[in-house]
Amino acid sequence: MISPKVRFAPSPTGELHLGGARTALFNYLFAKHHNGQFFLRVEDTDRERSKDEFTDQICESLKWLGLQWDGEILFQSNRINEYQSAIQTLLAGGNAYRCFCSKDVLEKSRAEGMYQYPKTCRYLDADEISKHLNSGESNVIRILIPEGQTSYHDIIYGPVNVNNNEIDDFIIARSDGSPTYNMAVVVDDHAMDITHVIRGEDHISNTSKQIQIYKALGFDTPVFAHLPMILGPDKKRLSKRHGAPGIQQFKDDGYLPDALLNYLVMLGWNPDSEQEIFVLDEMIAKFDLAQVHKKGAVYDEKKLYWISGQHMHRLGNKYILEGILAVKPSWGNGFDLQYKYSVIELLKVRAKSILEFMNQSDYFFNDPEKYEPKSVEKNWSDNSVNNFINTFKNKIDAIENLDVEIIEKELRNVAETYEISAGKIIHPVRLALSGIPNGPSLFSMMELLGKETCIRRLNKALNMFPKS
RNA sequence: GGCCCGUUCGUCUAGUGGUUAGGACUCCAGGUUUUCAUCCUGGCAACAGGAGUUCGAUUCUCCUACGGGCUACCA
Repeated sequence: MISPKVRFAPSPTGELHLGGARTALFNYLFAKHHNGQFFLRVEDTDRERSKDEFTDQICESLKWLGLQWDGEILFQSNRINEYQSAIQTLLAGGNAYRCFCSKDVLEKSRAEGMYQYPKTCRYLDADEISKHLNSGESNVIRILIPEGQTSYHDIIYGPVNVNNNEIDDFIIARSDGSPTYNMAVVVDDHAMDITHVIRGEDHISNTSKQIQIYKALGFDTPVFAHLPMILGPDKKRLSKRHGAPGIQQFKDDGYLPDALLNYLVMLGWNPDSEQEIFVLDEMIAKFDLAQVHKKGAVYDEKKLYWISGQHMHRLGNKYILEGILAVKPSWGNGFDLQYKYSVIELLKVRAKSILEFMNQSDYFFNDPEKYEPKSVEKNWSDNSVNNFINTFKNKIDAIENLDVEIIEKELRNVAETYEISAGKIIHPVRLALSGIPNGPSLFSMMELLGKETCIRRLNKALNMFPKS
């Protein structure tokens, strides 16, 4: 395939959501897989609803996901002249006509079951048109759909044939002269030299309309591919109604971009293998539109969560650190890089999101302020604990170079001396060092924290517990 | 109303004219572990329904049902 050009074309009337991200991803993967280009176009012809803040938000989300677009962003609002001229061409060529029917009348006939425009103005002669025009009546411009069939081959849907009488003489220019969606899309996709239009299934009926415009304008049509919808638990198209968060929320919730992308790519696409965990580069290498099916897929946060954990477990510490710093730049301030990597190494197997990670890592950087009450009660309820903890502390204190083996050996020795199980010591020590009852191997933890910190925290706990 | 699409465990999916219909998530039960998590083992759980073609249909055809998308001077 000669390097394709694709585009993601959101309208800035809301933040980027899962469906949009998935469409962007599939476009991106297709482009990169074939060494093509991925463009971003902002469809802001609806001036009422479009907001700059949404444009910013969408761009930021795409960047966070790692779906960097090529070249400059194209804004439709800057291209009014191009649309005007195309509309004039259609009008002049007899492929479009002015319509003076009022909105009210049309809405009424629709309510009565006339779903299509009755073509009232299609056959107005020149005199009638100028009469309407002279009286200052507002008008829209509609395309004139000829008899016949509209056919194309969809990469995902296969051959699509639509009888032209199913296609309305739809409006291409509003009464204020501005182009409607279908009009602007065709002009831009042609101008941008887009080779493949990859978008949601909700656009499938727009495609036959747009092909009519391509034909009327004498343009070659791109190849189309329509992606299945992402569904909510009720099988309806996923939306805010389902409480589906925007992409920004996934970032705030501590998901890694690759994990989210990985989840998204598995919705409707199968990699032709049992592999389920992919990083972006692997997705690019393996992605194939032909392996996308038509069935909508229900969004399942549990699986996303699992995939997130898988990424967390197997990703390099460097990558995870970047993810953490993206959410909380101050994480681990004052500690050296190697120390931070060690913390990540110890914690990554038990965290499924960056957020959980940060929630569990504080004690590596700060002495605990609080001790979980339940754990205190269970593991440090009486004075006898102080005895052997103190003994253990002194043993540790006497050792020159602490490492995992020697810490474990000493602890088990103390347990033996007192004729208690190792757990009786491990749990209160863990509590003293971290304030919480769970976490990585105590011995590894101690080695990383270092002797000084361990002793300090043990002393603090020895003074505090048991609570009388 | 019309046009289009879909239907395999609860969810994401594999699969074949003859299979014990496979995997993953979830859930449950064990095991490993100082704890939590991980990890390992096992378990529950599906071909929407009806006709037809066929020696044989989950697989091919048709119909029905159900679900979805579109049907704006929104995109």
